[in-house]
Amino acid sequence: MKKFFITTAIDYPNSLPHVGTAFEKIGADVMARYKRLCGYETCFLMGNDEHAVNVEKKALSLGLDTQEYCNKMAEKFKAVWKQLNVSYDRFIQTSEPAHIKASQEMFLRAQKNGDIYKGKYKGWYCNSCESYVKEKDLVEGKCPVHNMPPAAIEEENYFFALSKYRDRILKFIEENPSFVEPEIRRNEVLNILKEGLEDLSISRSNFKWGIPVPGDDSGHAIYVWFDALINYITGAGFSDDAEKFARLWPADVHVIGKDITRFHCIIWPAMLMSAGVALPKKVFGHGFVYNKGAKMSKTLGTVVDPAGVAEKYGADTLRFFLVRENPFGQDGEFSIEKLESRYNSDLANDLGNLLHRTLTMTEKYQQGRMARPADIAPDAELQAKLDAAIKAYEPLMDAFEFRDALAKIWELISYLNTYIEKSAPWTLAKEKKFDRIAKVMYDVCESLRIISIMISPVVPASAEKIYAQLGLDAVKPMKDMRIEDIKQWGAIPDGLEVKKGAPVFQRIV
RNA sequence: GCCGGCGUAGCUCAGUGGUAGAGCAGGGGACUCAUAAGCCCUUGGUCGGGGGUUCAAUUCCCUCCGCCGGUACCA
Repeated sequence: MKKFFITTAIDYPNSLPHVGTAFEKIGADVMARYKRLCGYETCFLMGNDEHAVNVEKKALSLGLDTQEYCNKMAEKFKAVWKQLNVSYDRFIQTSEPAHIKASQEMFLRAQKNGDIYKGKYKGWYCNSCESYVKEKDLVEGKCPVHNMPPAAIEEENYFFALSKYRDRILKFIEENPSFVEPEIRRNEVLNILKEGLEDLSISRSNFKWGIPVPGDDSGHAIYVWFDALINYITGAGFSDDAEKFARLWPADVHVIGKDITRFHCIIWPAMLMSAGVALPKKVFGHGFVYNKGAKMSKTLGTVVDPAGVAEKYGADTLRFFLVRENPFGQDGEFSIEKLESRYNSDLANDLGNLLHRTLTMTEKYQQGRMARPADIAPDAELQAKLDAAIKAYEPLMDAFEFRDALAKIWELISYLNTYIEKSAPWTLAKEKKFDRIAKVMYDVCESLRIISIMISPVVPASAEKIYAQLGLDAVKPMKDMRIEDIKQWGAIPDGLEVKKGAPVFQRIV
């Protein structure tokens, strides 16, 4: 069986996910669900990145044991993802034993390969922050939080010989145009590589909360991002399930935020090369979701809680809005006004009402049963719209162009409303042309069957409702639907009884 | 500073060397199966400013303005 291994970035559990984080998980989930639809054995990995100073600080501030705090947060994260219908297969915590083992193994492999050495790390240390302050964050040479000049500190750390891999990575990325997507991210990576690379410090001394550097008793811990990247192979079974690892690795795609492109496209490949592990096939850097033009941030008060939105509007509404409104590779905008507007126009008015009016007419004009027409082929114009949506679907979905795939589907939906209008079954009824009505109803219901399958990766719960109202549960469960089913016209059997229920998408007033 | 992207109708965006398109919003109309939804028609833009190449530029080149991203220890 073909496999598909997809990952998202792991998150710092010092606060709960916001809509921007949800954008990433939902985008990846749409891909995972789509690949399952295509018949792939799909593994969708996500998790939390726990070995961070901020996480430890947060735990301490709450008077909790760090591990205990992380475990609680992991449950909370999982609850949010479940609420958003994010269908992950494996949720990793970087504090778990398998990951500690994998990280140490990676460190040892790099060391064995001669890529790890001790060197001096120089940084600006703020005594009040009790941490290093990034040079670019300094304001007039002072710590922006405490307005104090930080101390220049030198620390002996382990370094990773990243510079050694520059040529190989550059060559790899030049030869594999689809390794980094979208294009803009690839260009940035190529630029960075052309400017040259320096080695990286990958440990910190005196960390209690972290993975100990193997074979070092001086209190060094592996620096957070080095162990964070390794989560991808841990999740695939690197340290605890060789068979699984052989099956899943290399990852088909790492879905990440555009801000961490460098880690995934340069450092991570170098680590893997050093350890003799295959490189992932693709890294996709998605855009950010803004709130009224501003980045979502706690301090600005612009954070939107995805669980709250899902609670009020339903997970599918949030999922649909994010995917329909924003190209996955580019930045987008979130607002409740836009969400409501998109919901009403696309879901309630166009799709929901189309289903509802069709089922009502089926009940009214043909006793709620479908009649399979003798001439099964749809009218030429409908056929053309169907072909356009179906042909565009797979290439667009495969390329993370979910927005455009949906746009094509909505062109079809829009046409179906026009088709009903042109056919005017209510007039046909007065003229007693019931064969023609049956044909129109069949065409529309068949189209809706196909549409329900095509939109199921984006709005899984609603797609099932549509499928069920069409009465198709009686034929085959929706979970058994595969991509082939969208190409097969005429699957609705003669005499199938529709199961009209409450409107699937009730208008927001 | 350097590299890259963007600036097109109220909003979100598409687009081409031959004097601009879609969706939403706004306005009007006919209908009634439907969630006052759907359908049809329609208002609306000197395509950021300036210059150049060309018979012709929104589309190519230069320049200016504005916004954004990258420019290593930020997941």
